[in-house]
Amino acid sequence: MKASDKPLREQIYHQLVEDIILGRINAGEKILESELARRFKVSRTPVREALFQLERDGYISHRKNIGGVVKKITGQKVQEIFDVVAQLEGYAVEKFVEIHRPGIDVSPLLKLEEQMVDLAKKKQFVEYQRVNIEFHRFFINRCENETLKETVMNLRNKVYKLVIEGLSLPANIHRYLSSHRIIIQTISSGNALKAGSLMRAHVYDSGFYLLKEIQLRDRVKSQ
Amino acid sequence: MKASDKPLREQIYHQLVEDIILGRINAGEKILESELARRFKVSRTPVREALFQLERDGYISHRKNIGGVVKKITGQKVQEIFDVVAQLEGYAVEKFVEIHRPGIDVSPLLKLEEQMVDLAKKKQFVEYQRVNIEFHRFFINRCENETLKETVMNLRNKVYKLVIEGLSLPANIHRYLSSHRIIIQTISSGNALKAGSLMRAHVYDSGFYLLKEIQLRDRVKSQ
DNA sequence: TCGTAATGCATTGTATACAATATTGTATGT
DNA sequence: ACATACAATATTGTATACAATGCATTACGA
Repeated sequence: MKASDKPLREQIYHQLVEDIILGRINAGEKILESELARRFKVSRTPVREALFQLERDGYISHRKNIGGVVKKITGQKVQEIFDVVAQLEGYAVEKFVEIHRPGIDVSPLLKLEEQMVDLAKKKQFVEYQRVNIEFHRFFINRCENETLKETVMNLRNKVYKLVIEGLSLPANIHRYLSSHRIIIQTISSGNALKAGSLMRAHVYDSGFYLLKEIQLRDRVKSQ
Repeated sequence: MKASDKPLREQIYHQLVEDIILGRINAGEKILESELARRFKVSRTPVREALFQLERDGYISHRKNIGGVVKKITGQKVQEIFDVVAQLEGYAVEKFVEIHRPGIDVSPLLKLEEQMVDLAKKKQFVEYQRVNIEFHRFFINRCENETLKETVMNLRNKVYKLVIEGLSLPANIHRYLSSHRIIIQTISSGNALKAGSLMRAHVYDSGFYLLKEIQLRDRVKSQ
């Protein structure tokens, strides 16, 4: 954890964000400064500084003289996030089409779609989701609004683990694939508003079914 | 700066955020840990911790062994923020109408509108903007999406000072007031989608003219 | 005079020491 | 057995000391 010009707190911050987003540190797990300091072989100071940023990001909460925990995301929160992301990704598609038409080259999108169809057939859901996320990032990366991009990324990171688990995929994957196809077609036709609406509906839809699956799983688990 | 159960870093953080948002600390101004430590009569430790959060929020940037500066917001950034806020406030209005209809009580909105008309007449632009911000907060506070609320508030805070200065008001205030009236009417009629669209257009519009005035002012100043 | 190296200073980065406090366990009285 | 007070412990909060480093200034040589 030495041998870099970046401050330790940044290295630790990025490591911890990754650990939490990918679920290597589970929600509800306790977080102690001294423990992390031992793990990273540094003093508590840079660890604390990293933890405060995680708290500001909403990944952990922590109380005086007690310690911190990785926040567990609630169903309510998942719904809220997908609602907001749906609006913003819809808008991103709208802007993307407006900026790049006429003659939008949708071949990169078709390529991603092809991969997803393939992975869906093979039931490789984790890999499918990775490509799916790439599909969604395509627009926020190309709508020329860095603020929008950051906002969406921060929100999506909070549900990243849930999405990758792909709970809602088996039952809905064909509908998702069909949505993608129609979105690509509409983009290709240059109809910005319609493409945006379709993306809004698609993201909202996927959030809705993910939430249903989470609630189902949690109900089963608590029995 | 003592005599509170909250940690010093939080008190300092909130104080500094306020100072920056309200423009008591100006963009471009240098920020030194030791200087702030003296000002707050504490050690550098809690000051540093507050500063890192400000950096994560995008209010300051800071480089090793040199110090930090309050970030100057660019025209590009202003545009990006208003684009995103327009989408989200539009959506908030949509949700608000859906949640509360039929029989939405728009009397609080009418009251705010009345105040704005009055303040516009008296050319009390700062006070006008305070009420205007209250008008806009009305919806994000009542659309039952805390994530959306936080997202919008964080973005709006970054342009707060510019908005309060009300640069674009004299030339556009009557159009703004008229937009408000129409939005309230549409909300009252229960047409969620239309009300949302109107709000999107209104926020976008106000951002557009604010940006124009900023660019005008900056061009004059640099001559 | 000009360019370059050396040196000092200002500032942040990190470690450590100590203070404050919430929780937990323990003892004590009834 | 139970409640309450007290003590021990674990943990974060804050201050301080020291290290590392970028920048400016100065000294020096050609």
